[in-house]
Amino acid sequence: MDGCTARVVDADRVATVRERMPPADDLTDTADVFGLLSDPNRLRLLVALLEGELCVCDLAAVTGQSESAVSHALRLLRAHRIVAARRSGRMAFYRLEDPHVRMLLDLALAHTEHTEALHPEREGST
Amino acid sequence: MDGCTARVVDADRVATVRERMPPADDLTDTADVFGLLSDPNRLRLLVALLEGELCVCDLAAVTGQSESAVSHALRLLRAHRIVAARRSGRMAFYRLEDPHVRMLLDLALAHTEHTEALHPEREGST
DNA sequence: TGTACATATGAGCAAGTCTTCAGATGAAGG
DNA sequence: CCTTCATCTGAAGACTTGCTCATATGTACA
Repeated sequence: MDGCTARVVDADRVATVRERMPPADDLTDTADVFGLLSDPNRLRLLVALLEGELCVCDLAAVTGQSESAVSHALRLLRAHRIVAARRSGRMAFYRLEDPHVRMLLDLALAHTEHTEALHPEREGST
Repeated sequence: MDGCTARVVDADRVATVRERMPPADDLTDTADVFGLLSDPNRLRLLVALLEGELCVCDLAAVTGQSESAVSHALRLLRAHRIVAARRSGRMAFYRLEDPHVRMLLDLALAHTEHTEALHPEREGST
């Protein structure tokens, strides 16, 4: 579980920080959740669901994606228990199930609104 | 800016949700931030920096990555102003610069700790 | 000036991701 | 039973990512 890859400057800090580092599983899990939020289309889907449930075709209309793409995305989100489906006849109504993700979305969106003017960085470059 | 891809069930809801949807730029931006947090190694790096600044080689030691990989990752994070470097001689000390990201990390980690036993989902399936 | 060291960078490759297309599933209604 | 409709699924292709290896930059110090 160790393996000092290279030399170290502040060995104590390194040891301390390593101890406090969450277990690998937790980190993987967390990274995974962030990954699910990292696609604009999936994000749009989840934002749409913040207000309440919607069926697949309405989600497609709201987010401007094909129904197939939406279905694929929802399947992924469903597998991670981030959304849940309610079936009514041949339609499927999806809702945001994960309160944790809801918080992350709220926090993130709140900040984006405030940061509008503060993002002069246009990617790339040094 | 429209383009009703398919039929719609609840036209009013669709219209309302569409209006409340944040602008595409904001969503892209937000998805981008989540994307930066979606890699376990980058996440490890940022978690390590929650406690204070560290130099590149110590970050490599803490996170178990090669110094080159760390440098590449830091460059990305730097380009998005999520971390910042302080140079001292030939060493570079990085710190977490973005308070918004810090909040997201805190929130996410707090929840992962509480959810340890609640994640029986092992991906894939269905 | 020349060597040693810490970090930065670029090219290239192996994996992973997202979308589309075609077809499957299963409910509703005649 | 047969058709229609909403959704789901699988496979394939274009694109994106993150790593490693080799090399560049630039500081420190003899």
